[in-house]
Amino acid sequence: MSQLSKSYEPQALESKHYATWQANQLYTSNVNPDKKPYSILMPPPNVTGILHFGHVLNHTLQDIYIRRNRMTGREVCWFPGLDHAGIATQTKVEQELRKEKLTRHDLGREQFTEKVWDWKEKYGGIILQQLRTLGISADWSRTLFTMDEGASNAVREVFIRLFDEGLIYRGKRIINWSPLAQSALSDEEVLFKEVKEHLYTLRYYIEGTNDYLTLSTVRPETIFGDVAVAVNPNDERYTSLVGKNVIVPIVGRLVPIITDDYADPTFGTGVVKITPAHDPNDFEVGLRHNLPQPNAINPDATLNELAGEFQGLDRFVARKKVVERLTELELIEKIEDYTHNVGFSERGGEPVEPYLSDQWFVSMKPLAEPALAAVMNGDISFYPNHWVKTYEHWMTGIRDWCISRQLWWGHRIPVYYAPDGQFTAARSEVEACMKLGLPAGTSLRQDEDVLDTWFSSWLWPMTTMNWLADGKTEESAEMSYFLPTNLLVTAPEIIFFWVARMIMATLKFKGQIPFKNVYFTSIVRDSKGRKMSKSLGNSPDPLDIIAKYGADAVRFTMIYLAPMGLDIRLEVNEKTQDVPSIEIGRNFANKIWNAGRFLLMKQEEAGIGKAVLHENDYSMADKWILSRYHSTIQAIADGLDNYRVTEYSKILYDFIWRDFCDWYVEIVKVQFNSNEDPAYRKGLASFALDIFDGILRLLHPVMPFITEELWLGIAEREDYESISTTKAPDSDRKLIQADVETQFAQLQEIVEEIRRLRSASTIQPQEKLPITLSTETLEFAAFVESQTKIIATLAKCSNVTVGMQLPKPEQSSSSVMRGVEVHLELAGTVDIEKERLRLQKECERLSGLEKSFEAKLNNPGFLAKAPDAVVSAEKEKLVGIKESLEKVKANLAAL
RNA sequence: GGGCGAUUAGCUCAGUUGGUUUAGAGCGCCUGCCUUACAAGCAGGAUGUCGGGGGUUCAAGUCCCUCAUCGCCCA
Repeated sequence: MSQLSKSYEPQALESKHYATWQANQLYTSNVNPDKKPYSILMPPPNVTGILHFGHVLNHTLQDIYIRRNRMTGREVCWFPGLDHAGIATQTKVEQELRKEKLTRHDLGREQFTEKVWDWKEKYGGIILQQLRTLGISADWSRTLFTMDEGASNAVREVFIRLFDEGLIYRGKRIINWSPLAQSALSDEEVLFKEVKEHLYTLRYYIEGTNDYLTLSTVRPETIFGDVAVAVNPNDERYTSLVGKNVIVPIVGRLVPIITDDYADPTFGTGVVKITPAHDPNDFEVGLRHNLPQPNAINPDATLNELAGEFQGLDRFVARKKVVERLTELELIEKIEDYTHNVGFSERGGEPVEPYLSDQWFVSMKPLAEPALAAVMNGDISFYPNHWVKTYEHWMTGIRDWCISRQLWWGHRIPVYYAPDGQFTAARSEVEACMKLGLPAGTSLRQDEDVLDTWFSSWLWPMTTMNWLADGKTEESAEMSYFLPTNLLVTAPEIIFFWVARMIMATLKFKGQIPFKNVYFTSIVRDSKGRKMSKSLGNSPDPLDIIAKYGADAVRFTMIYLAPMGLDIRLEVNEKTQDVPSIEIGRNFANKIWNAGRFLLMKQEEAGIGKAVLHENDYSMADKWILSRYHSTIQAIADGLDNYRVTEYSKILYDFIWRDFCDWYVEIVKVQFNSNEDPAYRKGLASFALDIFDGILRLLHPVMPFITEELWLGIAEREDYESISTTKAPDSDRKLIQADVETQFAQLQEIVEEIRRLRSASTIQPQEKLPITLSTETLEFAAFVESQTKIIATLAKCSNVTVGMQLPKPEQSSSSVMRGVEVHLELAGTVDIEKERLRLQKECERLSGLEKSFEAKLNNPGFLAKAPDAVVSAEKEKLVGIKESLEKVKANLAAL
């Protein structure tokens, strides 16, 4: 430690300490009944994921709470893991295959799945490696992958239970179909975007007449699936036509005119075509009227044989061609510009196709009710709280969850079909036969589809704790100890996908909430407010930024800049792919580094070895820094308890930089130089280092590396010791002394006022000048007298004269403060005009204040209604202002 | 269309239940300093009709209403 480099160089020390923490297994946790548990579930990143700034923020927040609670003596466990990310991962591997001109069908299911596993072993989980550079203290020994055997057993078991209970069912519905993935998607995987398209008004001739109805549609290519046209039952314009048939254009098919409330008389002509297989609303209409459901579109979104000559065309190409043909046939009344919302696949980005197919669903209502209650009654708290409303809104309008995916990568649906079409969910073919009452050995077919990825991640609070890992064990030691977990930190984007469903599942299967608090993080944007993304080129690689500034600097800056509940803006230099604001954290780290160096130098100067500074020897400044230190400890605890994490970082930043470094360390120099006693010097160095030690422990949760390095360096430590397993300092309220803080503030004001006077008179920094301090009272004079060494050093005075009501020295620049006048003696160099102007300005300021206070105190309403304490405080202020004004006027006159 | 949030210095943001000598910090800007821990630093300075309007109150950046702009979520 003695050879600390002059400036902070994070690179080597960060990797060194992380390796040590890992080697010493500091962050593995055990069920320990002697300690209170504290746990966090890490949102499992996708196997395909790579580190971005959202992860940096999210994991830093989690690590802060994990490290902080570890330092308050709790048994802490941070459960990490990885998500298999069905569609995303399968797509990645299919892309690889495409390079060899192969599709997954060329390989077959088994071989393809093996390929995905290979890929996962090779590239998957890179992000977990990357997260280590951030310094996070997860219990890596517990890393769980959602496709691991234990987790898969739980998924299968849960499916079977819900199936047996009737909460999982199979149904033919309109679902969101991704033509790219050729799979169903859940409602949550669809993003709506406004799109400019056209509204086509078409003519449908009425059977046997030359009359026609006109109706509007944005999707003329779906006419091949038309089975009716509907009008509103109250729409008198069409009453006479109801029951007649119209001729579907091009197709020539006859379809009936029906009445249904779904038809909106105010939209277009009030007539709407009904295409049950291609629109969720039409589907409902079709059910009400017992209409057929012809499907005109293939899984890849080309038109099928129903489209006749248009068969095989992509839906958007087909639209153009159909419109051309309709134009030729003079069946288009008009084409208007039309802006509306279209759903896009969250993954592939292509427009989703409403598609009629057989899928598996979870009945959500019975699960949602208790899950909603847990949040509404406060068992689970959200930070920021306003997300409760969003949660409530979704939960009360909840719709069934489509969980089947037409993919190969994922948990295969444990449903078996008998040759006669019966089916059941079971652990094996044998069991399925039993459940279906079929003779053993009957050949069954397992459902081809897999489950939505979120069907495994909603069990995360339980599977991470080995629930049903063998398919049987209901209660694990971990579960009874760590559940409910204490905190979940996640992006608000997945509140429905994941947070809500975890609450449902854990309540359903364990009768417990999964976590007590949920912290929704900010979204990281660039300085123009755009979400950071690779494709925009506005998202530098956090690993590069960490390499440049250090993980501590990145962590600190992100926390310092991220307001709770609001987006965080990071300035990005797109050319250099730099994030210059990380300098905030880097400069702060450098400051701490150098404060540490300085204190060590002082300790060496005083002589190695610990000594105690006796309380009787505490200076006012010593008491002050102790007081500030203990209020800081308190404020930090309050901030963290209320999830005001930015506040935590700002309190430390200000305390360390302003109070400790700018003032206290400067005063330590004065105290050190003015007392030769070796025992005192040793004691003072120890005293300052003790506070610094506490500062490091307070800071450790957000800056783990530099605090470890300095903490190991400032005292003799054993090999196995780490700051991360020490206790955080506790606040001692007795040491928080308001009167000392007030006194110190007065000292600061005097020093600053002298500096201001010097600066106003453009005095060279190295030039020392005599000062006269004239106080109002003897008591205050005595106090100032006791601090003259500090004043002289910090404000560069050659001599400090203190006394009660001293006359203003000749040739001086003066300033009136509360309780004291400051005269900077300028010996012939005083610029009378400048001084007069300055004092006149001060006169004006004080007169203005005087007026406003007088107005306030002359207001009968104020006197009658404001609390007495406020009135008397304002009266005192006015007296002070008047006094100051008199003195400034006198100084002006004396010029 | 419904809901949520934001609007304070050139930029990024603090401002906890209404009342600190008439709004704070960091960055940027200006002036002066390589003062033996730190130039990734130190000292000093300038900069604001707290988005507009209305209201409640003795007192509003803070509470209420309304409008505007921006963002997010849901349909």
